[in-house]
Amino acid sequence: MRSYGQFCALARALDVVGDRWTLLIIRELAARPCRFRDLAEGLPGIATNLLADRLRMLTVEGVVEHDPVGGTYQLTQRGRGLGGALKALVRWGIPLMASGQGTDESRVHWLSLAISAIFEDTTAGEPVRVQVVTGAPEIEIVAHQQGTDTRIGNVLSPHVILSGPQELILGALSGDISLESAEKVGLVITGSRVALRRLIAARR
Amino acid sequence: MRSYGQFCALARALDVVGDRWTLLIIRELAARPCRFRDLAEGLPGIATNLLADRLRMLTVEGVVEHDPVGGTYQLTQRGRGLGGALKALVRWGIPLMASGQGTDESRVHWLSLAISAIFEDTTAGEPVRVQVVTGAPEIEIVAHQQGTDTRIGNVLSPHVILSGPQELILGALSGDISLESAEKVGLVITGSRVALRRLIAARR
DNA sequence: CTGCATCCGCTTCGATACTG
DNA sequence: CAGTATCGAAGCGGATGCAG
Repeated sequence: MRSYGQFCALARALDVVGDRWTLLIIRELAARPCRFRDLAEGLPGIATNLLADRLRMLTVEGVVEHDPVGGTYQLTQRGRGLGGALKALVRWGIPLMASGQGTDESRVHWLSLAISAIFEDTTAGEPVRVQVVTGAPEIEIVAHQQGTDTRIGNVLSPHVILSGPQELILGALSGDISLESAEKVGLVITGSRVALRRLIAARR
Repeated sequence: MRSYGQFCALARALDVVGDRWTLLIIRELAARPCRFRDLAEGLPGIATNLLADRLRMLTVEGVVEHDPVGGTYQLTQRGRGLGGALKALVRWGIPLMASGQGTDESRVHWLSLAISAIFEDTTAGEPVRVQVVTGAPEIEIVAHQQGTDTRIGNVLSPHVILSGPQELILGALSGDISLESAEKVGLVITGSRVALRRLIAARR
């Protein structure tokens, strides 16, 4: 991409990460170190030459580094600094999921990212453990006094299990739709609704 | 831009605001309502057809609305929701300003945006008033107990006046370079260094 | 088989000229 | 002033090739 030629922090940031696909590559690497094929798998639709180009540019810019031993790419410290911008964009994008999946591709770790953005900085005096089921693998949400952890895996003895279409799970967790209306159109809640409501109410 | 075809909040957000120029248009509108030529003036290098295309798309997406009376474009509520993502990207981009302006274009309100991102959520028990001078118009920073206001204008009786190259002002205010080294290469500090240090230390 | 590079048709961008 | 029209250049997407 050509530089915008503007002496502006936003324009300079976009000179580095504003290209098509670039922030999605960073999304993948924010979840875990990846090999080239992991990235290609997590970025359905990208041309492999473009992926190689972007990785080269991000490496030059100090956002990504390549580990020659494991053959993986990972974010540098500077790259991890994009986490806040990533989360903010994810939060803004969540309402855009409400229209449903359609023919779009789907990955569990994308859903996990969205949930973790919803519950960023959320604390709960009484711990809440939630299991989210949308096909394997599953996602666990654990809210406690220090914060909320969202990860792929099976939580031990969850207070509540959510299953159903992703847009309903996200809509309910983000507070955009009520539990009642979500359940009417396909959300299944198993276990303690009280715990679930506490989690949703604690969100900030 | 083609959709990424991914059922992911980030990808859906980028389907809307990930095109080239789009976030820069939102940057302009975040500062003030703009007429078409204001936007063109604040987006040096954009082709007018592209600007028209983007405004149309952003209007359809509910991010921007056109006021037929004043002939201005402005952000909708939904568009203002991008403020957090914008600020996060600006913060990340500030170190990229350190290399200096070169042949890039410059606008005072871009600098003001960067400064406001630096002092987002910064509070000061004892108020601090700072004037930034990099050619007219000037920027005022006022930190107080409730937060910090950054705007274009002249502050009344500032505790300290900063002038010099933008990258030094930003480097000093963001804490990336010390006041001493900034002064050695061209930053001019007039007034109370103590007040300035208090402001910089209060930054979060 | 992984990790790219090359090629090519197509879309988007950039610059400028033009119009209501 | 506020865009639209046009056209060459650059970037993207998809298929394929090929080296380690």
